[in-house]
Amino acid sequence: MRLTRYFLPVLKENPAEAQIVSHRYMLRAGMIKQQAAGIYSWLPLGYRVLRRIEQIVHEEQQKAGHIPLLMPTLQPADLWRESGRYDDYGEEMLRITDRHKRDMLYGPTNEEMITDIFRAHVESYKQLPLTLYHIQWKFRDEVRPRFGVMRGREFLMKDGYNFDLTYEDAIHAYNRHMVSYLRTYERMGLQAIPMRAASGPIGGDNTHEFLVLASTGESEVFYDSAITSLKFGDRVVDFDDRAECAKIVEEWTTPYARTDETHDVALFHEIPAERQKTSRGIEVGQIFYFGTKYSEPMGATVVTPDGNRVPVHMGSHGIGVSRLLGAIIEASHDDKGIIWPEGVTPFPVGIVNLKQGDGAADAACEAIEKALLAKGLEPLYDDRDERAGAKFATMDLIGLPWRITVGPRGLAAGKVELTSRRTGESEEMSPEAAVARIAEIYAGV
RNA sequence: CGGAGUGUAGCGCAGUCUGGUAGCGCACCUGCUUCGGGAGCAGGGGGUCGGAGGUUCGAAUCCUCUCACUCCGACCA
Repeated sequence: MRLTRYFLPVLKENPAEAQIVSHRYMLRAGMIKQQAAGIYSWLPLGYRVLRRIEQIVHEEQQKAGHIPLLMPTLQPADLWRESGRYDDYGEEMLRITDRHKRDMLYGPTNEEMITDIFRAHVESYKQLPLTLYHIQWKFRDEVRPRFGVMRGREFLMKDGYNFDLTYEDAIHAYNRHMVSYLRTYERMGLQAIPMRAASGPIGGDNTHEFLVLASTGESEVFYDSAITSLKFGDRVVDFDDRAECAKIVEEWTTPYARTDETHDVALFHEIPAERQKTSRGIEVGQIFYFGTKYSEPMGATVVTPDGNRVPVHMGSHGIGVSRLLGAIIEASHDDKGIIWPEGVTPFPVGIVNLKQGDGAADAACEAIEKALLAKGLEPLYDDRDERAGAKFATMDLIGLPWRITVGPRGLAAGKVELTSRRTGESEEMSPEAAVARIAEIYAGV
């Protein structure tokens, strides 16, 4: 992508309303524009990252055997009257009346609707287990939206729902979700720690929240520092293998890690003192097992092998997709701007032409762009007629993890410069070598 | 929902107390110079001052009402 043909409205100064670093950088990097309290337009750069994150979530869900579908944002109130939540949910639910005076709502979550789909089409235990999910916009009319996309009213969320015959099956679904979430966050360059949590209005007994440690987090968390050295890595998982999933879950849930809601001081102090850590955390996901809470009142039942009809065991599992952008930036930035992990970066690499209009520099940049595109990597080529400093500042702000700098001086010696955004370290090499290096880096992402 | 603030050009702000033709920096446009870490000079364009009503010869400025947004706290993916 040529920057002169792109739409990247970067700001030099900090917008007054943005208090935390992720919000500031998202506004300054031209990723989002606020339209109302807690409601944002996603500008091209932000949209690219959002789609990347969504993509990773989709891939990891489907690896775990979960099936995508798409439910609407608007839902009929009657479904929610069945579960009893229409009255329970309170002011956070945005209620709408259509022209026929029917009560509607903008979905804050989808347990009722997915249960309705299930009960309409599933009759037998033979159709189980089943896990359906979607990535869709939600609306929760927060009293006080803040921190940009971290606490918006409208937000993009992956929510998945498992339907199982027995408690044991449902617990395997729970474990499967935990494993898939661990992989998902790690691919995004995040360390999200599963912590025992309280269940809240969704209900249920078994629940973990995934928290990213960051000083701007809204939750206070307590953990054993041993958990932060756990890595999922590139291990291959058979998601149908119950013992394997359970073992991984055990690995991640044995070290103490809890939010303030479930914190147990006595247990916490059993950890060696030097490993007792307190921090703030950003909640980026949550998994629940809630049994028959919805299936029973809403009649989501299946016929068992012995001919009885029983309500299915369910759980729900959410990842805050739009919030993740904020969380990633909170966890990965410096005083110059964002530092995207390779997994979610909007562009894999930036090309900076130090002397736009110089025949050799222009030709070299174009050749590098073409070579990268041929490898399926789309660079952002800063072809503006700007000074070097301005181009560097823009690249640093928008946080592309790699930068290829091309100038007449280096070209005279057949060299360009490859710079890591994270370390700031540069290395001179031929254009071909730089392209090869970028391809190598992204081969494993 | 309790408390505190803010709305003036795309962004950051001054001007409001003490009413008198709406300003500054950045950004934008034109020209010249400059060119490896947000350049310099010269010229230029852009705002019915959140909205409505009122007071006044005259309102960004005073009064009333209203809308929006932000921050702190309590609540939440």
